[in-house]
Amino acid sequence: MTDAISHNHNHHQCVSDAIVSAEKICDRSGARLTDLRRRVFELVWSGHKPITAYEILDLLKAERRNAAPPTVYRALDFLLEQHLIHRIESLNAFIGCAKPDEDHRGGFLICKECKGVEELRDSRPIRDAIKREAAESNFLVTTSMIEVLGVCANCRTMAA
Amino acid sequence: MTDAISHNHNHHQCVSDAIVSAEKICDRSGARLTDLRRRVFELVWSGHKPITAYEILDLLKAERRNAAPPTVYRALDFLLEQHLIHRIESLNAFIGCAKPDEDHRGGFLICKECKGVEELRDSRPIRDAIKREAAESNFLVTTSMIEVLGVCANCRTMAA
DNA sequence: CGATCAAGTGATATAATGTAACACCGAAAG
DNA sequence: CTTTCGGTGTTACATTATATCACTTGATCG
Repeated sequence: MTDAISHNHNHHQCVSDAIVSAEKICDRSGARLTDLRRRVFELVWSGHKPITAYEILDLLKAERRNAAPPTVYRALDFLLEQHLIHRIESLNAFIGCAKPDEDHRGGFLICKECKGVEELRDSRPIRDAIKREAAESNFLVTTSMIEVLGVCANCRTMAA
Repeated sequence: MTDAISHNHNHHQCVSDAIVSAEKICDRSGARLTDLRRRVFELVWSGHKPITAYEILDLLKAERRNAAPPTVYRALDFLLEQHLIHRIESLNAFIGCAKPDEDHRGGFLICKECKGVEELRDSRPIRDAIKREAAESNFLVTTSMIEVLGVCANCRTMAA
């Protein structure tokens, strides 16, 4: 348990839940969650911090000598398509999707102290506000990226 | 007039307005808008499309043989600090700030057809929604990035 | 069965984006 | 005048991401 968020839950359980959930989703859609893809998925889930493609690559190399950038990026692309992970644009990093069933692109709370990232529980009010503002410009919304930088609950407590 | 947005306004005027405004801001804050910085600012404003650092570099090289990546990035960093330009995270690109006086970080409407970017007229309702959602997690917001992908008014009209 | 076809992966190279570090210069402050 | 500091020049490098072609394997279909 090295990061703040991990104190509060059984991470091992949390990861295996994620894998079970991912398997269900791939079964349903006919997508192939191969060994490689599953392993990359696990590595993304190894913490609640975002992880970069090259960090994943380093971890993967310990197991597969021949891992290379495309190895990782292809797996990440697959996982993104299946909505099993998210990409955090402002960090060039990836994080497991907390609720792959729901159809929305999440919003993220990025803590600048501990570098942890939480997914917004409900981004619909924000998305609705975005739709309204976009409508003012007669702009048709496809997807929105919401990344919020600040200080998480844990780090605020620490500071106080 | 090559891009959709340019049809609707006098771009030359629009750029020179931006420069005048930038000069005022730098005067007031004591920041030095040097030749180089001003030139990079103009290049960012050369279109209403976002422009990447290396596109700026290529343009700059035509005028200054010795321009190098740091030349551009340093100028961009300065302009960002002065809130004279914005960085679009999802594009790794930069765009002139339409209202540098106001104290907020904007939200952006990115058209996937024409690649143009509009700044949201008023992002406060969205920011307020974000603050409310963040508060649910006891998260203290510093800044939020809002980047919306979709189809702009012009391109919707074209399509119809 | 055997041909073939597509998805997945291996392997190499390279492109695109961004930063570190040190040298130099010139204007402002003492 | 000289010291100092912000801005720039210059080189090298780090990080992030993609293109391309070869190979394998399991699915599909005549």
